[in-house]
Amino acid sequence: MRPSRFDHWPCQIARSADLLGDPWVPMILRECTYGVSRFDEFQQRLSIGRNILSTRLARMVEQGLLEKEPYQDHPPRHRYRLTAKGHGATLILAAMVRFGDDFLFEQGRSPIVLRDRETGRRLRPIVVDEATGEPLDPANVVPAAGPGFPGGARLAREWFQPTQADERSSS
Amino acid sequence: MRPSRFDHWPCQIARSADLLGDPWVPMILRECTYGVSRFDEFQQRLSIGRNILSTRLARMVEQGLLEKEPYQDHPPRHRYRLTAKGHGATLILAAMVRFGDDFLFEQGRSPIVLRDRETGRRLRPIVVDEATGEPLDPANVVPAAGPGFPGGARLAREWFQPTQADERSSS
DNA sequence: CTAGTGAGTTCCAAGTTGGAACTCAATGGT
DNA sequence: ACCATTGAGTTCCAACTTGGAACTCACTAG
Repeated sequence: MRPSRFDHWPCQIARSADLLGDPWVPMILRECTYGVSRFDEFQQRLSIGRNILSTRLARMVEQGLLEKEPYQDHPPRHRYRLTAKGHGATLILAAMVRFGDDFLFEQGRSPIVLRDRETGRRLRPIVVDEATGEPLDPANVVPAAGPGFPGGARLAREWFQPTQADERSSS
Repeated sequence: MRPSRFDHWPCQIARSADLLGDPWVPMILRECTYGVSRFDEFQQRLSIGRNILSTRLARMVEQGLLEKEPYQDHPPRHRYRLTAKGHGATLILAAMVRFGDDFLFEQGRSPIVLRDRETGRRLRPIVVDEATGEPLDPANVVPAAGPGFPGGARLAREWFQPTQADERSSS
C-alpha cells in the first residue's frame, strides 16, 4: 500500500516527520542553504534520480518549504528557493548537525560545521528552553497535551499516561 | 530499487536523515518519551502494521537508538527503551515541535507542549548558538567544511561554493 | 479446555524507488 | 544550416517496500 501519511495527525512531531520523513528532503534543504537552486545542480550534487528529484521538489513547493521562481523567460527557467517555512525547517537540520556531532562522529571529526554567513564565526547549535536558556535535558522532557489537543482532558490523560505507570506514578 | 542509504555520507545531516528519514521512527521515539515500551502498545497507539513495527524496532536497536531489554523470562518478554543516543535524537524531535509551533499550527493551537518531567513547567525549545546563547537565524547559517570533511581544502571550496555565486560573492 | 495476551512472522496486492533513456525548447559554436 | 549542449523535466520498468490480515507460538487465567 501507499506509505502512511502523517500530515493530519494532531502532533507537531508527526506533521514535521511527514515533511522531513524522507531523507532526500533534508538533503535538498541542505543544498538550498548552500545556495543551490537549479534542478540539474541538485541532481548532480546529490546523485538523485531525476524523477525522484522532480516529485520531491514539487511536493516541497506544495508544502510551502520551497518556492519556484522564474528567473528568465525565453528558455523558461526557474530556481527553487527556501521560503520562510523552509528556512524554519533548517533549524531542524541544525539540531541534526548537533546530534551528529554528539553521537554520529568522533569528537572533532565532524565533516560539517555551521558558520555565520556574514562573520564566518562558527556556530554550535544547541536546543535550550527559551525562558531560561537552559539546555534541554532529553531525559527530563515529556510531551503533554497542549491547547490544541483534540478530545478534552480525560482523553489527554489517557493518552499521555500509558498503561505502564511503572516508572513514575507520583502527581 | 531499494531506497538510497545515507549512512555513509560524510555529513551529520545525511546520517541523521538516514536514522530519522522514515516518519515511523520519530513516532516511535515520541512514544518512548511517554514511557511506551512494549510491542503491542506501540502497535496500537500508532496503528502501525506489526510487520513494519517489527522491522523498525529491530533497525532502531541495531542503530543504537533503542535497546531491547528482557524484563521477565518465562514467557520471554522484553521492553524497548531509549539509549543515550535515542535520548539525544529526541532533541531533534524538540526542534520539530518548535517548527510545528511556528509553521504548522496556529498560534496557541499546538496539540502538544513539552514539559519538565519533574516540575511540570512548560518548556519551549529553541535552537541557539551555544557560545552566545543567541537564537540561530536560519537565513544567516551556512554549513561549511569541518575538521572531518574528506578531500582537503580545494574540494571543500568547490563543494560549498556552488556555481552560482550570484547572491553573495564577498569574502 | 478455552480464551486471552505478548510478541512476532508470513503472505500478498498495491505502491514507490531509482537508473536509463527519451523529450522539448532554446542557445552556442562552426 | 547543422550539431552539441544546457536546463528541466517525463516515461519506462524491474526490484523492492509497505501495510492489512491472518497465522504462529508460548504461556497464563478462568
